[in-house]
Amino acid sequence: MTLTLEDIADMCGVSRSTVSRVINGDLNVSERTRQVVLDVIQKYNFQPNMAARGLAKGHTRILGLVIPKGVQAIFEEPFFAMLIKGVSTRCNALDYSVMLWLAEPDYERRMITKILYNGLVDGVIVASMLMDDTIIDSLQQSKLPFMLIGRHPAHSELSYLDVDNRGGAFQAVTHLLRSGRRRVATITGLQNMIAGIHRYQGYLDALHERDLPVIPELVAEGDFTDTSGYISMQRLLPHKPDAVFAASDTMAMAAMQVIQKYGLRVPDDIAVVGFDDIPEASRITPTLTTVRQPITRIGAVAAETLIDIIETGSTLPRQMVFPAELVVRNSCGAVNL
Amino acid sequence: MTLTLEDIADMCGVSRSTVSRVINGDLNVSERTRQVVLDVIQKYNFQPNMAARGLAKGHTRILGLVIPKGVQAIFEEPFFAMLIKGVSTRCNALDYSVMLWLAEPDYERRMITKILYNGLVDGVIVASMLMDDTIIDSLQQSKLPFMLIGRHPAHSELSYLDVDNRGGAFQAVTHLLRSGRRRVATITGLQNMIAGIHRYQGYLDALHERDLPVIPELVAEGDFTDTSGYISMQRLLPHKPDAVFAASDTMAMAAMQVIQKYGLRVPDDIAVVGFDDIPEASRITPTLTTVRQPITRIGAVAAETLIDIIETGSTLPRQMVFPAELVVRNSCGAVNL
DNA sequence: CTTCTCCGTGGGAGCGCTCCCAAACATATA
DNA sequence: TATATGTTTGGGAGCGCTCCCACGGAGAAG
Repeated sequence: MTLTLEDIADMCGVSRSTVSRVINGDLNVSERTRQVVLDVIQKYNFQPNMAARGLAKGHTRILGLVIPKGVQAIFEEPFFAMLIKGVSTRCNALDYSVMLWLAEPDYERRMITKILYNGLVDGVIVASMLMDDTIIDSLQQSKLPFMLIGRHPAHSELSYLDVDNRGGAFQAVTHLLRSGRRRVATITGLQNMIAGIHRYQGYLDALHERDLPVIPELVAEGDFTDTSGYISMQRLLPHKPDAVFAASDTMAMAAMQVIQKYGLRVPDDIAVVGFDDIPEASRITPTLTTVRQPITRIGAVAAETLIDIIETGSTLPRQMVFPAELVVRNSCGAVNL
Repeated sequence: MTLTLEDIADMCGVSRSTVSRVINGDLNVSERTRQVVLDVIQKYNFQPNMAARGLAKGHTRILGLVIPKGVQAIFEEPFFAMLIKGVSTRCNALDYSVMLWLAEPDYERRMITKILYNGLVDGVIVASMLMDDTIIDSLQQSKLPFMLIGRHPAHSELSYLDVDNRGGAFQAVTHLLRSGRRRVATITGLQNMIAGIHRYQGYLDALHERDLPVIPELVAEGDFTDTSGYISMQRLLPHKPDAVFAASDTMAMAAMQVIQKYGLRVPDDIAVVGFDDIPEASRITPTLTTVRQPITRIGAVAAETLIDIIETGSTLPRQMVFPAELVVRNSCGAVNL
């Protein structure tokens, strides 16, 4: 049987209230008593029961992290691992625990309800980038504090953290343009994900800034995956691009394969730039120029901001956009610019 | 304010006991009453408070998943993402939730104590492959049910799930040998991780089976990472291997880079085989022959077995070893064998 | 018509904690 | 000495649920 507060109290010859006080750092305890209690707690490795505490206090110091499974494709990439790492590390540092839910699309609605109303978590971080996500609605109805990773297009009044996908793409394409490329193609990401949309807009921005026309044949719609990178690049090739900006490294790498298969060289014939900076980007030949996002940091800030919202009870939305950084390597053919 | 059992009871004109009964599927409720209660629950989206239930029942239907941060290097690889996915999916299907802890090395001890004694979780899955892990000891002292991913060398009486690393490595090296390679080198993994040790033993097994000598110059100790793959391969090259078995795909890919940098060809001059089957293994050129482990499945089985242990209260250890599968691609130069 | 079951239901007790009020004691002030 | 003030401590109530015992009524058996 595991010990209770009362057991410890008996051993110390004090009341459970006093033990509770020393555990919770209440100042109104004499130094002598505190020491006695602390020793016994130490000795028996006592930990107060979380369920009981949660019930009595009305909060649990647990954060929910919800990752929609719909975005399965991304699961192979380090995105979620890094996000989880960021959230978890910061939570632990602030003495919170994290509850993880990979929301299955079909059960999603039922599951979300369960999460939101059973009082298990004090707040939720939702890593959803889908446009049509119903989670948001449920979230708003419940009064649980929550934080979105990736802004939601229709709800600018919510708290979110996001990467400047548009700015990152803009930088990438601008870099290509400044190094003299004139027929810059793009392989876009899914256009029902904010990230996909924004990266495409960054591409457009860069062209517009230099008054260059958007050539429809040089735009191929992908979905972030390997396969779509292959197909898109094959579709692009006949239109003689001299550079390609892909909305994910995975697609960029697939594109490079296609280019090389057709006897062309990267970057000499066609420059390639990706997005994400996955680990292999720096390992392949030629190394891939890409746009890096501070995902772990975003996870950490999400956790810390949500905890602040919970503890201060503040209701005004927190919004932050993190800069994306262009990492210039060899695949763009313009290291020093 | 969120609703309580009693509120629902009032609305239905019954007692809280009756509401509790219908929620918990007790048979002793008349069909009429059940319907009334069910309707009200539905209407208000009522969910019983988990903390209260946990306190009253003595268990929480929450599983802990502990991943030591010490094995940071692996975090870039899909291993943990897939493990998490497997665990999470199966847990959710069985109506359990999962609590995730990335155990920081320094706080590890304190944190583990907290997890084990605060009654938050009904059991723990520990993804630890380190030899000298103190977690195991703490785990045994507490009486919490737990499950290890990766067997522990010193504690064969515990419950664990593991991949047949040794057999997988054996298959890989044997394949190389059967295709006529005679100077098969290896880049090992960390020798304080079970997986690293077993994969190296598999290499030795394959040589022994054919009465081939172990040539010390053809064995380089790596640590699973990119960098160590580079260094090791450079060290190996002067000793003229005609094949390399690397204990991770990441190292295998680094080795291929080195080989190519020195003007040699894969697989013609040197065949390469990796371990893990990370996504990029099938994307690089030449595609990488490697050993695949069913990680997601292992996560799922771990969850389901642990839940069974919890619910049956059974105390005898459950142990399972999953086969690793050789995936033959181009880097070994022997697709059809 | 009475007695015995059995089914459906209500309510008390208790899970282990926190919070609050009051008691007990010590110290300072009139 | 009497009163006010402050510090330390104890114990009751309550968080929202489950579990168990007991009670009333319907039907079966005597």
